[in-house]
Order: sequence, then C-alpha cells, then structure tokens
Amino acid sequence: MKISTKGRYALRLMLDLALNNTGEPVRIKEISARQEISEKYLEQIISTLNKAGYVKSVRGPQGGYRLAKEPEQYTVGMILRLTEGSLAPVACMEDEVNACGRQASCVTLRLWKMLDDAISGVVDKVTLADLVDWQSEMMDNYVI
Amino acid sequence: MKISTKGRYALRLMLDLALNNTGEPVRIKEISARQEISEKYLEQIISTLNKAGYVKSVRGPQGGYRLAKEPEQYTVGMILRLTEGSLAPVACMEDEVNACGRQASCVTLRLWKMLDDAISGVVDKVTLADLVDWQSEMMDNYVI
DNA sequence: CATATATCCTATTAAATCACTAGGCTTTAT
DNA sequence: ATAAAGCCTAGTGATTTAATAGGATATATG
Repeated sequence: MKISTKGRYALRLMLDLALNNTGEPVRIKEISARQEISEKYLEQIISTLNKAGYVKSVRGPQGGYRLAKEPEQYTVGMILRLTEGSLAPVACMEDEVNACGRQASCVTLRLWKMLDDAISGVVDKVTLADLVDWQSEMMDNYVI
Repeated sequence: MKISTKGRYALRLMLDLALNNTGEPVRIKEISARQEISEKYLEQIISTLNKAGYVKSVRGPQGGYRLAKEPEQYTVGMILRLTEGSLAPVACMEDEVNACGRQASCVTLRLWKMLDDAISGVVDKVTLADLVDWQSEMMDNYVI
C-alpha cells in the first residue's frame, strides 16, 4: 500500500518544473542536482511524462524540458496514475471489466470502492499549482 | 499502491469467522473451502491474528478458531495494519520519528498526510460488523 | 492409553516487482 | 565539426510476494 519512488519522483520532477516555469527549458542535470535523484532514473521517468504529453522536450544544447500546460491543469492523480499505473487499492477495480468471479457476492468490494473514492478524492483535487502554493507558504514561514 | 493478498485474505478470514460466530470453533479447513484459499496460507495468516489476540485458537480434534471479541470491536484498519504492516502511502510517515532529511522542506509531505487521513478515515471507521451487515443486505437482494 | 484431528512453527522457493545503472543513438545550437 | 543535450533499450541486484512443504505439538474421543 505504498506510492513507489517512481511516482514520488515524478511528482517532485513536475513540481521542480513548475517552480522553474520561466519559459526556458530546464535540463535534467539541474533537476537531478536540486532533487538529488540520479539523472539516468529521471530520464526514464520524464520519458513517460513526455510521451503522455505532460512535458515538452527541446533537444540539443540549451535544451531541456518545460511543462506542456499550466500547473493548475495537472492534478496529482494524473501524474501518479501515469507513473504508478493505477491507484486502485485492489486489482479487481482496475479495469472497466471486472474479471473476478466472486464479484457479485463480494462484500469487501464495497469497502474497496469507499477506499478508492477516498484516495481519488484527494489526488484528483490537489493540483501542481497547489503544491507550488504550499511551497511558497513554507518559504514565508522561514523568513520570519 | 495495493492492498496485498495477505491483507485481503485476512479480512475475508475474519469476516468468515464473524459470519460463523456461533461459539463453536471454526476449522481452517472449513474457511479454506468457503473462501477458496489454501489451508497452509490461511494457517500462516491466522497465526498473525492469533498472536495479536484477534482470534482465539482451540487445539486438537474439534478445535479451530473463534473471534476474541465482538465484530463491532474490529475495524478494517486494525486487521489490515496488522497483516500489511502499515497503510501509510509513503515510508516517511510510518514511524513516530521521521528520518527523512528533506522533511522540513518537503511540500509533498502535506499531500501524503492528506492521503493518509483519507485512507484512515475509511478503514478506521468500517468495522467487521459493518461487513457482516453488508453481507446480509446483499443476501436480501438475492431473495426477491 | 492409542489415535486421529487439529493447530503450531520454521524453512524454502518461484515469480514478480522495484529501483536503478549502463551504454549507445539522435538531434541541434554554436 | 563538436559538444551538449535528450532518446531508447537492455540488464541487474535486491527485495517482496504469495505461496508450499514438512514436521512438531496438543488434545478430544474410543
């Protein structure tokens, strides 16, 4: 019942891009240094985000990545589901077609639906822009 | 981000005991047949529940297991946390002492706390007695 | 007391997943 | 032409998962 490093790193990566959303592309090397995550692993993760159209890449020198849309447009759920695969607490809830034979008589299915709703209620509501806001709130506190 | 089979089986096991809560001990063999889970695996899972005092065992012929308390006394969270270890969505939230160095400046921590609260809000509210009720509701629907 | 029936306990294992690392290929600004 | 970036695929060690296996121990019943 854990969010994997892949999902967490993807979130930090997107947040890093949002915080450095100047128009200039951001290099993997910079993100790697700031977030203390290996360049190679970041490369792999950002490739998923790129293929999904969540970020735009610029190749060659002075290249890098930038967000494809505004931070408000990305929910945490979008990012985590893309990189984690699914946030459903049990496999039988993943697809439209539920293959489990016990389904009709499955009491716990109701429980899993409640859990799934609770999880979705959080991740589909919080956006990247919220994370950016929270970040600046924290910075404010440090100033005193 | 999944509940493992161990946790799901533990829940079905406890529900099976609750539905057969006659005072007579219930044998693993019966649970295994009803739930279609191997006896050996059930043995292992119920051993955890037994050590935690969630069930009481009777050894020897005519032996088996029964609930130590009433179904209302068990939340789904108790059972899942015991068998799964923890339901926290990230490792850095598990212990009282949080070892992560980024903690102070960690924006996502706030998100994980929201997620953790949402999950706990469900599993700490639903009891074994609720599952029993839901089960009988379903049975009613089948009668028509 | 003997026996069958149950729980109890520890070890092993095949498969899958996770969290990376490695190395070369392609594009493009200078 | 060159160097700096992203792009792509494969490999790998460690850990976890989901069991199986096999015997030890307790006890109700005849």
